[in-house]
Amino acid sequence: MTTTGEPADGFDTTIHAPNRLRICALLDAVESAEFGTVQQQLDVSASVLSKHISVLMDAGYVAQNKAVRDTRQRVWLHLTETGRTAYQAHVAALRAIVGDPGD
Amino acid sequence: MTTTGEPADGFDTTIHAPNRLRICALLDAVESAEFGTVQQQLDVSASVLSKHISVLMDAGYVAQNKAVRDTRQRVWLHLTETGRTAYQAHVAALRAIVGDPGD
DNA sequence: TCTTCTGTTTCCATAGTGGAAAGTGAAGCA
DNA sequence: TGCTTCACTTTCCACTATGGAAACAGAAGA
Repeated sequence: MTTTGEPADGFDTTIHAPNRLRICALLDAVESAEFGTVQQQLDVSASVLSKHISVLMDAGYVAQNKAVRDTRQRVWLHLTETGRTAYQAHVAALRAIVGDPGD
Repeated sequence: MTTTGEPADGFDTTIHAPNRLRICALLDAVESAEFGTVQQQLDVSASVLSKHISVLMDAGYVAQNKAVRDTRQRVWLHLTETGRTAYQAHVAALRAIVGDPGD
């Protein structure tokens, strides 16, 4: 039995938190994004973003890799396969709750 | 200036909390619902539901009225106009974040 | 009056969230 | 080689949120 602490319907509280939902949505739309870019889009402090990323990484939803741009190392973020699946399941759960358009 | 504490895009943390989102979604779909019915659908304790309803009432999103059914008084819940508007705006904000179907 | 039903409120423990500031590691520069 | 800057990361702290359990309250019956 895999205990995730989440109901079986795909609703995922780890993803549901407002900022993390935005992070996942953002990352779902691209292959990867720079930490700084994500920070700008969310308009949050680096510490807050870093902590949310930690949570998502602990859940196995996000992974990082570092690459140099403009002489400086930067963190690139991307959803893992698990993360993408969980995110899409969560969105499906949200749609199930609020009703799809056309309902 | 009306300070709601929410960003202007319709995203509403009062509504976003998982159980409250479910409550609002449920109430948005009907004219009104009995406390007990909502409790069953959400599968939460009466105290937890009562507290969430309090929060929604404090926000002006939900109102109650009492009516007798089967000899007992029961609480009926419904979204206020403000509540319905806020809920629909929140759903729109969610769609803006996760992307509408067909994007 | 005593009990039951239907919520409501209180008490409590725990987790989530963010801001600020300190810390870390890699570069760049004198 | 030291010093500084940049790009995060971690820690510290305060506050809010959430839920379970139990006490409480009002209406209706026995």
